[in-house]
Amino acid sequence: MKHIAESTVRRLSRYLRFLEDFEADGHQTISSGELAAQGGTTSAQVRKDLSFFGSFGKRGLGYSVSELSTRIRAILGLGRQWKVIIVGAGKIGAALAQYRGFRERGFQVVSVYDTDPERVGKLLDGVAVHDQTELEADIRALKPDIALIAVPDDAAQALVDRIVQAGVRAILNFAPARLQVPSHVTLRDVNMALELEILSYELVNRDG
Amino acid sequence: MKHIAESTVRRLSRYLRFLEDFEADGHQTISSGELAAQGGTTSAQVRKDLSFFGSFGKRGLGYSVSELSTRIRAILGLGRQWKVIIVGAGKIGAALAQYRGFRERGFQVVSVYDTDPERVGKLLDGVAVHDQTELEADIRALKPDIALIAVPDDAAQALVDRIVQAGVRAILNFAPARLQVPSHVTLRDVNMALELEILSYELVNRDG
DNA sequence: GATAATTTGTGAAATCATTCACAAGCCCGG
DNA sequence: CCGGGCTTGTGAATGATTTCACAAATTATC
Repeated sequence: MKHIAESTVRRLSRYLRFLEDFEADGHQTISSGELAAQGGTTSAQVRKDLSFFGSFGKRGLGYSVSELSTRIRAILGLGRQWKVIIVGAGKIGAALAQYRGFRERGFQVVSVYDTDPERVGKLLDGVAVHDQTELEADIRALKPDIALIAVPDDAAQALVDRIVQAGVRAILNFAPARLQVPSHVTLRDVNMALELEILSYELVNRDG
Repeated sequence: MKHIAESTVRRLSRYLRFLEDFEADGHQTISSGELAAQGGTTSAQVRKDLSFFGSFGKRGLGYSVSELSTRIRAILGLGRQWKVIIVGAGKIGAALAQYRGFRERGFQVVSVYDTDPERVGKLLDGVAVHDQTELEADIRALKPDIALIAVPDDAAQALVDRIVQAGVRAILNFAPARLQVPSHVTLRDVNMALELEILSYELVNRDG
């Protein structure tokens, strides 16, 4: 298939969230315009986004809410449970381990790792913190799909190398470091200080 | 000035981080190619990004590391301290309040708010959690520049309305809700479940 | 001081993403 | 079963961003 822009995938995820609410409200169908109003975009954009994956609507009527939800869920790969490990049980790692939004969307935190003996053995929302030396054995046994990195930035690359070596193919990195991964591994960064810097730029450069 | 793409601002922030490391290592000058290699982009992209703001380099030589740092810091508005409040002292809010990366980059957390009496009065890294009823008075007194929203999604819009009304002009939202703000306010979203969904998409649709 | 080796700054070209605009399809009322 | 009213799906047009490619400027070398 032709390459799909990240912005398109991002919007699909937003459409899905709204479709679920809309379905819970008992609605049967929805038009691209209604979906657009919610997603902060245009009806043409909604239709174009969906058109990359097929044609799911009925002319004159719109989209079946339940069918479209199902289709988008399939496109995003959300028809299943994904197993997630979290490396680093500091403030950020612990908050992520206990974040409700993940489980609700099918991401199950199966294990957490740290090096600090104070933290190892603790439970975070029912999931035990393990010693980082157990990473490789656990990855081979549990076969997690995704690893979240929440360690200090100078420790991040070495850990990512171990995790990739052990077979994880998707990483979400919260450390403010530029990590290298082989091309078969997908890496995404969440950098909160950088988001604040963009706000800073906007505050200084907007209007006057 | 012509509108600058967000992707450009994002890259400038990355260049700056590397320039600071590079300066600490004692280097005097740097070429667009060296900067590009680190930032995961191309030398032409680096030069184009900088060209929107002026011409800071010397042909044949490159850029003065310290001058370029200073220039980018000025462009991003990082020559000063920004005051930040955090609304919501749950897991995410508390982790953000204690996150080192913010202060290091000039973002000072001046106050945290919650409704839960269990949390009000506690100290998070030296900053007290206040009752949410004090928001308006505090904003008028402290004049924070940026608000971080870390409350449940069904509480987020009402709080943002109050914060905007009280005069805050930049918001970083961690709640998985689509918030409305007037056009003079800048809003950015950080949605961690959405980042995982993009990884999910990649895992399902990459190669085979 | 002339020449070779670099590296910037920037129009032009290419690529990528969004918006437009409209034919085609579908529902509904009569 | 026909015509009016909607709404989709999609090429074409526009707009935005990235990459190319090269003249101009500077340093290093002999």
